[in-house]
Amino acid sequence: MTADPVSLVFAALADPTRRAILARLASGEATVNELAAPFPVSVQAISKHLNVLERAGLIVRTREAQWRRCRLDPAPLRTLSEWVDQYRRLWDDRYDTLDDYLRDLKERSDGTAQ
Amino acid sequence: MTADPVSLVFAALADPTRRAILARLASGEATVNELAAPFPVSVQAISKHLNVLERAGLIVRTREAQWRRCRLDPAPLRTLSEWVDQYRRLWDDRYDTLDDYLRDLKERSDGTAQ
DNA sequence: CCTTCTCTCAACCACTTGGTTGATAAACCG
DNA sequence: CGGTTTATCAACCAAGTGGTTGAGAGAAGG
Repeated sequence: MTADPVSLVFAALADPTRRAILARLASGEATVNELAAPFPVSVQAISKHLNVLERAGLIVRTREAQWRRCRLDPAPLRTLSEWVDQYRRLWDDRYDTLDDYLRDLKERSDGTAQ
Repeated sequence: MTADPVSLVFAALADPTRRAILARLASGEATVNELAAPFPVSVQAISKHLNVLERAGLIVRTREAQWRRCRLDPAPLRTLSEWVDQYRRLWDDRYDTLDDYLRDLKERSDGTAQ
């Protein structure tokens, strides 16, 4: 799956089950069983989905006793937001002039290595 | 690949070649051969990538004579940006209070069916 | 100790993906 | 008309994906 980080994040999000898991985790930590409960698939399938999310850096898993708690890590989403916003001038009406666009680009690039 | 539109867009972006094609198209229309030139793969492979981008709604293709010009359609990127921003409160420091967050949620939801 | 609960590992399966090569269609050009 | 350019279609292949079932490891608890 072309191991570059951005591709990993996009690929991880290209599945409704995984996006639903993230939505659930946005409101707090959860165990694997808790995450699997709403879905009509096996716990093993959910475990695989969690592997994908973990490889993409979107969640972190901590073990306590026999439970593995999952927590959402929004850092990759921030990176993604910045990637998408590269194209913002193509649709957004907030850029009235090229100057506005260039000024904003400069602001965004301050300490933000692509 | 689970035909829902959001998944289609994420999946289309989960490939560095396709993202490079979009970056090229951000600076203007291009034909298939022009798009294929920088890549070490066949023109047919690029044609397949363009099919994926078209199904995701990220490009539109118009035919003139023997050329098919490709143009970027940023609308799905806007949708994506809104999707990602659902999680913005989890990382961004611009939300100082819950009130700020809720007020912003209300603004975003005006005419923005999820 | 034995059972139960939680979770992962391993093997397997159908399907998709990203690439190839070869053939074909369509339009221009001499 | 004959050849060249542009792009797609079709068949194929290796590798990956999302699901299954079955087995097993670790910790809690009667």
